[in-house]
Order: sequence, then structure tokens, then C-alpha cells
Amino acid sequence: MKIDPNHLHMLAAIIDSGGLSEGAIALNKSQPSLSRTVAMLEARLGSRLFEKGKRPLRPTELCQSLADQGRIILHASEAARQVAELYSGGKAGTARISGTPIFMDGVISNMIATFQGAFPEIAIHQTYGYLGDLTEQLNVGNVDLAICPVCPDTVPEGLSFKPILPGRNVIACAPSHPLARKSAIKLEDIAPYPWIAPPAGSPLYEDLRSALARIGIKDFKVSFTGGSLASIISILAGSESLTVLPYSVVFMQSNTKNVTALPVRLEHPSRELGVLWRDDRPIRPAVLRFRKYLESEFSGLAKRIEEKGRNIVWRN
Amino acid sequence: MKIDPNHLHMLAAIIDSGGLSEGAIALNKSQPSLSRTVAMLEARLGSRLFEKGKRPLRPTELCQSLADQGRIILHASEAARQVAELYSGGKAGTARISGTPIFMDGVISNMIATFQGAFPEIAIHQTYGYLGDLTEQLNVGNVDLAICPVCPDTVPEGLSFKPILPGRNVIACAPSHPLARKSAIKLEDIAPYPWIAPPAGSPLYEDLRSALARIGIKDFKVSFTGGSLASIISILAGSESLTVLPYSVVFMQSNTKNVTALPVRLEHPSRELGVLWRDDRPIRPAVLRFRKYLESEFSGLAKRIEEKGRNIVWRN
DNA sequence: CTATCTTCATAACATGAAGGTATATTGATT
DNA sequence: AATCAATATACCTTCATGTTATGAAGATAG
Repeated sequence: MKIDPNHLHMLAAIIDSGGLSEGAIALNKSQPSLSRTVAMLEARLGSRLFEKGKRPLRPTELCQSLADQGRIILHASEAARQVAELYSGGKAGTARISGTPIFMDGVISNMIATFQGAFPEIAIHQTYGYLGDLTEQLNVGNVDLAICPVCPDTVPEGLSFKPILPGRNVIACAPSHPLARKSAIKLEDIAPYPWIAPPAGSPLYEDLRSALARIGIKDFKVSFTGGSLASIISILAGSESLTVLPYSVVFMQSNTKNVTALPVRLEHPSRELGVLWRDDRPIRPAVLRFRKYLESEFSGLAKRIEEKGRNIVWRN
Repeated sequence: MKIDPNHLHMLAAIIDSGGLSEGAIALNKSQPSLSRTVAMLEARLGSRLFEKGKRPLRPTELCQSLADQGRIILHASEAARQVAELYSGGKAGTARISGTPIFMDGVISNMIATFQGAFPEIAIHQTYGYLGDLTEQLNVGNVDLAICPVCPDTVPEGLSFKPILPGRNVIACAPSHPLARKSAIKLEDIAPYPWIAPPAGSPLYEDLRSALARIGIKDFKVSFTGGSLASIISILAGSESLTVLPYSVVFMQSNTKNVTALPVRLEHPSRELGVLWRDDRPIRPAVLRFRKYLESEFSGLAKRIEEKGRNIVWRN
């Protein structure tokens, strides 16, 4: 004999509020409705649920046991309501994001931290990839948002793109680096130092190669490669190596005084750091909220970067 | 926005069985029914529950969360069903019993032990009392069954009575007692020994007094009084005291060799040990089962007592 | 003990949520 | 492209549940 969860919930409400009438009020129903349901249950169970002819309604032992389950059900139902509400409001859920490693580590991770401070019920699943993978992952549906530098003219078919920062790259080194103190750097100055190469296949790597080629350096010395941002920064700090990083990443590190940018303008294809997503499929509220958050954070960040950049003379 | 527990349960069933059609089978409903409910929920929640246009039906994150609650609800509902079933079958619940202390301790406690071995979900609440209290407690409704010696002609108004054993009392002593070895005991032999008096107010006490008076002993020496069965048996074992006990209590102790009965017939009002209850109010299944159990156990016990009793010559 | 108050039970009716069957639609598969 | 299997839709039906009105019964106070 199956018992309707709603009925169990009703029993709990009746007991907890101390009577049919009170229970009816608590449940927003009429008293006869409860009365009838109780009678029906008693008939089906073959046992009384409330002692007969007792006016302060006294629940039977069986009724107590059933009401216990009813309370569990009530609780679960309430939890579901809450989940649904949070979810719809974009305050709970999951956002699956993916992006270029250096930028995710160097900039986005900070924002995720503050975001999760505000919305602890939103889980972020992060992966790494470059434009090709990202497009694929978005199309397949494994990822909700991709964050990477994109040439605005060549946004992949079927994706929306929202730029968040200019994708300018710079030459980075430790603040203690000999070049860091020079006010005017000539390109020849750069030549002697070893390089930390960004992951092969990344735009950064291409930029490093082409920039150096432009200076005339074809065979540059790569002292380290394959590491993620954390390794790169450690190695920069402990050596005289140079590397190429998005300026925003260097900027975010500025308070830790681990990395600095050389005031040299690197020529590279114009790109915008931005967010990619598929607009043709429904965007979950939590994802939308995260995207909006990124956009607003970055508009602030872009302003701060802009202000600081004005004081620097970038040479070619 | 309140969510119907049944709907949550449905989501769980759909996910767990892997599709609408399978879920429908699991829930004993038609596929369109589930389809429609899901659609309705999606409309009300404002979010999809299953990804659109994916044929192996893929539940949304939200749907998973809701289904989690649905499983909790399913579980609670199932538990309720089980409780109700056990209860109705008299395999779960509570029986509140009360009875005369010596008999409860000496005979009933054993039976409760085996009973609870068979029906661990039935809780027994035991209290003590004599006929007056017991009647009162039964009438008030604090107790479901009373067990005590009753003169069958004077069953209190409004109570049913079922005899389970002849209420015969005997003089009891330690097996090491000087009288225990005598094959023929004269009443004068008894006079010198001190007595352990059963609780004042108990029928046993009355029986002791009147039996001794009949022998001619008016002033008997009471060496101990007020104790429950455990104390009485200890003291009997360590002294030459005598006492009066229901023969069934002595019989139940026979395997421990702590107590023996003197082959002397005690004159006392004819009583039957039995079970009292109010038949005008509904008997809970667990109580009924316990009562039936008592009756069947006692019919076996009565037979064993009878057999053993035949070998003994009871003198007056 | 009676009068009165409160609370529960019952009756009669209304309605809508949910179920069923038949069938169209749409991903998946070959 | 054709076929298959699973889901969505349309339409009808029914029964659980809700409502209001009212009767019955336990509790309470004078």
C-alpha cells in the first residue's frame, strides 16, 4: 500500500500545529479537507491515526511514525523549492568555463575567487584550451563559456563573442632584472637573455616567435618551456629570463612584485580577450550571472590598466 | 513556488530508469503522463529539466538537484509504507503492559524476552500495579494490558479477562532449606522459620497471612519485606526464610535451582492469573499480537506445570 | 447539570490535476 | 533516405481534493 507523500506531510502539519483547524491554516486548506483525508487514511491503513473521541487531538503511535516521515518529506520539498529558486535566480548551479591557461590562471582565477565569495552555491568547473579546442567544446556542449584572445574579425561561426580586454602582450621579467631598471630599452639589449617559452601552440608562443623575428632574432634561447603560470613566475623571479605574457596578467601580479613588464611594444595580430559562448542554446542562469560578472569586473580592470598604462612610454 | 513531492519523486524515477518510457513503467503510469508533467514543471520553473533535443534524455543540473530530493522523498515514503505495514500486521508498535510485580518479574519478563526476539520492532512499556491500579490504568488508557490474578467472578466492570494460568500460591524456600528435604511436612514444622513478606497490599501478602492464621500462627516473624522478586530470591537462597510465591514463579526458577516449593497446599481464594483489557476500545495490532503470544506461551507453560505437578503429593 | 463554546465530522457540490488512448513529431541509426 | 524508437501533443475522463454549509460531540464554565 503506497502512501502519498502529501498525506504524510499533512499528518506532520496536523500534529505540529496541534489540531485539524490549526493544521488547515498552516497548510492553507480548509479543515474539512484535512478531516476527510485523515479519515480516508485511517480507513486504508486499518488503524486509527488519532485517538477517537479525544478533543485535544491525540495522535496515535502509528501517526507519529508516519508524521516523522512527513517531516522528512516536508524538508526535502522545501530544499527543492530553495534549490529551484536559487537556480532560477542564477544564484546556484554550475558554470563550466574553459580558457587559455595563462590568462585563466593569471586573471580569471582571481575573479572566480571573489565571485564565489558572493555566490557560494555556484560551482565553477574550469578546464584549459586554446581557440580550436574551445570552439569544439562549446559546440559539443561540454563547456558553457570560453575565455580567450580572439581576432574580432574571425569569431568562429555560431559563437557569440564579447570582448573584455584588449589582448595586448608584453615582454615580462623579474623586477630585479637588469633590463627592468633601464628607462629606455633598445631591442639589442634584449637579445642576450634566455626565454621562457609559453606553451607551444598558444598564441603567446606565436607572438614571442614573430616578435623576436621582427627584431632580427631567429634563434632565441629557450631555457624553460611547458610550465603553467605559477612555474613561469617562479622561474622569472629567480633568473634573468624573459617571457611574453598578456599585459593584464602582469598587471594582476603587480601587487605581488613578482613580475614587471618591459616598456617595449610587441607587434602581434590585434586580438581581444573576450568571452565566447553559443547563443543558440539556453544559457543557464548561473552561467549568465557569471558572464555578467566577468564583464563588469573586466570593465573595471580595463579602466585601471588604462590609467596605469598612460604613465608608461611604450617603445617599438 | 511550492513543488509537489510527487513530482520530485517522478524526476528521480525518470533519471534513475533512464527515460520517460522506462520511468513510466517504473511508476506504473503512461509515458505521456510523465512527459506532460515534466513539461508543466519546466514551464513553472522557467528552466529546462532535460536538455532539449537530446534523445538519450539528459537531465539538467537543476533536474539532478531536484531528483536528489525526490529520492529522499521516495525513501521516506517507502519507510512510511513499511512502518504502516509492520504496524498493521502487529509487527511494530508499542504495547503498554502492567501487572503484579512478582509475576511480571518472575514469569512475564521471560516471555517478553523471547517475544522481542521474534518482534524486535515492538516496544514493551512495563509498569507494576495491583488489581485496583490496573483497572484504573486500563480505564484511563495508560495501559493496554494488565496481567494479574483475578477471582473470575469479580472481573471489574467493563474489562475483558482471559485466564492464562491457575493462580495457585505455594510456600517457597531455598533448595538447601531443612524443610526442602523432608518428604512429609507437618504444619508445625513450618512455624519456627522467619518469613519474607510479599509487598503489603498484594494478594500474596493476604494469602500468607490467612494461610498462617489457618494453621494457627497469628504472630509470624517477618524478617524481610518490601523487596521485589530479585531480592526475595537472593534472600531465600542465603537464609532459612520462607515465603509465598505463585507456583508458576517458582516453576520458572526451577532451572536455576534457587527456589523450591514445599509440597504443602495453601488455602486461598480461588484466583486465575490472566490478562485484562478493555474490549470496548480498539486494540492495536501489536498489543493484540502480544496478548496472543502470552496466551499461547502460557498454554504451553500450564501444560508443563501440570505434568510436573502430578508427581508431587500436595498435603494440606 | 446545563449552557455554551470550540473543534471535528459529514454532506453536497465544484474543479482541476493527472491519468489514459491515439497519434503526431523528432532524434537516432542503418 | 528510410526506418525505428522515444518523446510530445491532443483530447477525453475521472477522481482526488478543495469549498461551503451544517451537524455532532467533547470540553468548559457557571
